[in-house]
Amino acid sequence: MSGFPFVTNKGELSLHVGTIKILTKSLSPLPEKFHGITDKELRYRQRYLDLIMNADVRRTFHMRSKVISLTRRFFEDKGFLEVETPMMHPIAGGANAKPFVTHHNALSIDRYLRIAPELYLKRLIVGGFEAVFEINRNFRNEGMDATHNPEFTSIEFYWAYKTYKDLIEITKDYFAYLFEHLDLPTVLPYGDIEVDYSQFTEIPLIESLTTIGGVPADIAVDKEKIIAYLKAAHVDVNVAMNLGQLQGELFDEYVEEKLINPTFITMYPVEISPLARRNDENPELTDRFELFIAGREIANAFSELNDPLDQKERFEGQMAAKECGGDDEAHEMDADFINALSYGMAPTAGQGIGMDRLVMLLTNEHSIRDVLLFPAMKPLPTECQADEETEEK
RNA sequence: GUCCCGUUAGCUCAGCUGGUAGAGCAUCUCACUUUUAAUGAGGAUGCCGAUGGUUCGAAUCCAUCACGGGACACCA
Repeated sequence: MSGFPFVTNKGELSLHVGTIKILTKSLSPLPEKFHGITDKELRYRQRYLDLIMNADVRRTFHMRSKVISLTRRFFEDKGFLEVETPMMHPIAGGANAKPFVTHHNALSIDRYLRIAPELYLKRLIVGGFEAVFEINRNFRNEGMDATHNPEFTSIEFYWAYKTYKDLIEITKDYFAYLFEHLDLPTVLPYGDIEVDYSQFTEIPLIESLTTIGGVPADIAVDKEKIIAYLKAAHVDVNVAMNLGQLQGELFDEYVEEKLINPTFITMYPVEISPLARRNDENPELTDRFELFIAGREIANAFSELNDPLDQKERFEGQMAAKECGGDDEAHEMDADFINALSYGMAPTAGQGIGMDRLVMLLTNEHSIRDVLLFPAMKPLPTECQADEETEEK
């Protein structure tokens, strides 16, 4: 609109409007200004309204954008090359998870939405790119809750001629870099707790079972004793599990939630680390760590298994688990990946970080839906669908 | 998948032990022109989530379903 300013009889500076132009139709009224919208379902389904009404929601997504941008810059500055690998895979590999299935009509074959980019990124290491990363979506056909959305964003990066120990260092650097550029204090609240991001500690998994989890040392390394221990505590336990899997159970049950300040849990059993390199001194363990913050896993990293024969055996072990143990989320055999390794993959360390969960920590949000602009929601029934249903009945 | 809770006007909510729907804000009209959510007066607004049942009568009671939230389970 345009016009000229004037002062009213009561002294109020005003604009005398000469012309006015409507820019757009606005048919629906906005929610009330004072209370805004608080109904979570409405906020998620109509995020546009949520963004109009709630400044703190806008702040959260600005923060998310900055985190992604800084992450990209951090790795580029270290010489990493950003790449894009397929989202539709012929074999769902690189993680233990149920995939979404889709169909390619022209080729007449099923495809899986990727559950992880890992095996493709490692092929690129074979191809001679010595430091690569990808920030993108993964899809997992599993339950949804406060920390799981069917599609989520992760960064995975692979670094040739490095080990998991180098990854611990770069992870610390990465957090320091984020905190510096986001201008955050090193101690951040997360709900009722406080997390000190200047205190990164490191502890081997089996040691954590006793020192943090309070599991007696003799029990933590004995399959039968763990089963008895878990049963005594009324924890459901699958007796078909091997020692490594049972140790993983103990960790989930007694240790994970107690890891508040950033903690690298290292030396995972080989049975639960099908893609990680064995430790030189103890081949039952792997050169791997997971980073836990506020009782939650934030990152998973390891020196990569680059022995094609060992990798093939591990895949075969996974397939056996799939058929015998009922582990329907075990890895599938990826023959081309084995083939790639057979040409020689440099010793490499690789890591994945869940970006959504990281943003949750930095913004003190407790639901992954609050850091996703459009979280997955069941569609509301439409009139057409309602008709179809009544016809079926 | 299981359990608990929720679903009433555009938004935020009230509606006790069943008697047939309310407030504030928003919207509209008029007045005012003193703004920073909140001037005054007046008006309109609801398939009370859906379906079925109990009842003379259901927003209220019961059942089933849908969607959402939380917890657990599963899972990174």
